[in-house]
Amino acid sequence: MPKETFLRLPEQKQETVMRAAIGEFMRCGFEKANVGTIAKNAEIAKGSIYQYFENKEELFRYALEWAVRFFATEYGQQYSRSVTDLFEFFRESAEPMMRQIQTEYELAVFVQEVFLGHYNNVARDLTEVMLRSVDGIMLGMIRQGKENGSIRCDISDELLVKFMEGASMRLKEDILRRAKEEGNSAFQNGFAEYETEMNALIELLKNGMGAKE
Amino acid sequence: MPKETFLRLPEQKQETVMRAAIGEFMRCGFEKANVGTIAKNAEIAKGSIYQYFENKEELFRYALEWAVRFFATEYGQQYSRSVTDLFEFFRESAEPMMRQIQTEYELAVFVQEVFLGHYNNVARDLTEVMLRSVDGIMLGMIRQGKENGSIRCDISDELLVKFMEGASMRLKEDILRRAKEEGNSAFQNGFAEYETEMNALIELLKNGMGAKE
DNA sequence: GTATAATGTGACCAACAAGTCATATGACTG
DNA sequence: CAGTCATATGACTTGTTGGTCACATTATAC
Repeated sequence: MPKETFLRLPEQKQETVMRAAIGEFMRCGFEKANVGTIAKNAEIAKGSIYQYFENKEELFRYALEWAVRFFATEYGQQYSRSVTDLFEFFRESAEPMMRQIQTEYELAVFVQEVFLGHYNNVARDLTEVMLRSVDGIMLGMIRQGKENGSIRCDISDELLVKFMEGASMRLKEDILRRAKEEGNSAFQNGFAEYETEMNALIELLKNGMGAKE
Repeated sequence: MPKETFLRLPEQKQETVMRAAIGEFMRCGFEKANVGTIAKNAEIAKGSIYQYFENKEELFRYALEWAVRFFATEYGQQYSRSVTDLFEFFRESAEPMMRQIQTEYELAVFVQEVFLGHYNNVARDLTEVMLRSVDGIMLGMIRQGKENGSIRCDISDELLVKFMEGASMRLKEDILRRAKEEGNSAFQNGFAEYETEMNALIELLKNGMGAKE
C-alpha cells in the first residue's frame, strides 16, 4: 500500500506517476527499471517517489493494482450483465479486450504480462492471486454449463478450465504481439478479422479439431 | 558462443558450471543472479567465468543452449521414430516429459520458463526461436492430419497450432507446479494419474467440450 | 630441465542506482 | 505575519556487482 501522501494527491497526478512507472517497468523489466527515470517522466523529484512508496517493489505492486482497477472501473460494466453461456461470454469479452489494447495498449500489456508470469521475481504471489480469480469465474460458468447441458460432464471441471484458458491465452498473446508489431495501426479497420478467428476458436472449444466422419 | 577455453574443458566440468549457472538463474532471475555465486557453486574462481564467457548474458544464453541440447541427446531418440498421428505424438511425448521433470527437474523448469517468456529481457529472441521451432513441428503434423483425414480442414493451420499448444502448455505448467510443490515425491507412483488427464485432454482436443445432443 | 603458452585466481575498480536526508517551498492557522 | 505542518527536492551516501588484470599455477614443447 502506498503512503497516505500519495493517496492524497490529485487523481490526475497519481495517474501520471502510475503511467510513468508502468512505462518504465514495461521497457526495462523490474530490476533494470530506474526509479530516477520514472520520477523524471512523471515530472517529479526522485525523492518524492519515496515520499509516496516504501520502495521500488511497493511501487510496482501498486502500479499493477492501479492498472487492474483502472480497467475494472473503465470497462467493468461491460462484463457485468450476467452472461450465462460460457461460449457467449467468451465471444463477448473479446471485443472489450481488443478495445483495451487499442486505447490502453501499455496498461493492457502490462497486466497481461504480469498475469502470464513475467516479473515472476517480484510478483509470484500477485500472479497466483490473479490466476485464481480468473479460474474461479470460469469454474462457475463451467459448472453452470454442465447443469444446463451445454457442456459435457465426463471431464473434470479443472481440466476444462485449463483447456479453455490455455487456448484463449495463446490467442490473446497473439493479438498482443500483433498489436505490438503494428502499433497504433492495428485494428483500425475494426475487429472483423479477429472476430472470424474468435468464432473459429469457439468452434474448436466446442467441437474439437478432429474431423467428423 | 563461449570462448574456446570453455569448450576445451572436460565435459564433466562444463556440466558443473552449466548447472551452477542454471541453478542461480532459476533462484534469482537473470539480473539478480550473482556471477560470484555461480563461480563459488561451480568451485571455480569468478575470473574463470570470464575466461569462458564474454559476459553474464552470454553465459545465460549458452546455459539455455546447453540445457536444450542436453535433453535432445538424452531423451531425443524417444521422439525420433516418426509418429505421424498428431494425437498419438501428443500422448507419447507426455511420458518422457514427465520423466525429465522427475530426473532433471531444474533443467526442465529452466527451459520451460524461458520458453514461456520469463527472462524476456535477456532472451526475447531466444524465446522467439524456440517457439517457432515447436510451431514448425506441430504445423507439419497438422497438415499431415488434414491430408489423411484425421483433422478437420475448415480451420486454419495457424489457429489449430495455437489451440493445441495453448491447451497443452497449460497442462505442462500445471504438472511443473505440482512437481515444484511436491518435490521429489511427485510421480513416484508412476504417471497413472496424469495419463488419465492426458487422455482426457486429447479427447478434448479431438472432440471439444460441448455436450453432444 | 627450461621456456613458453594456456589457464586459474581473487583482490580490485568503476559504474550504477536504491534509498536517505538536510533543506526549500508553500499552504494553512490564528 | 509568525509559526507549524505537509510536501517537494536532488545532492549525497552506500552497497552491490559486473567485469578487469597482474600474478600464480599448470600443461606443453623442445
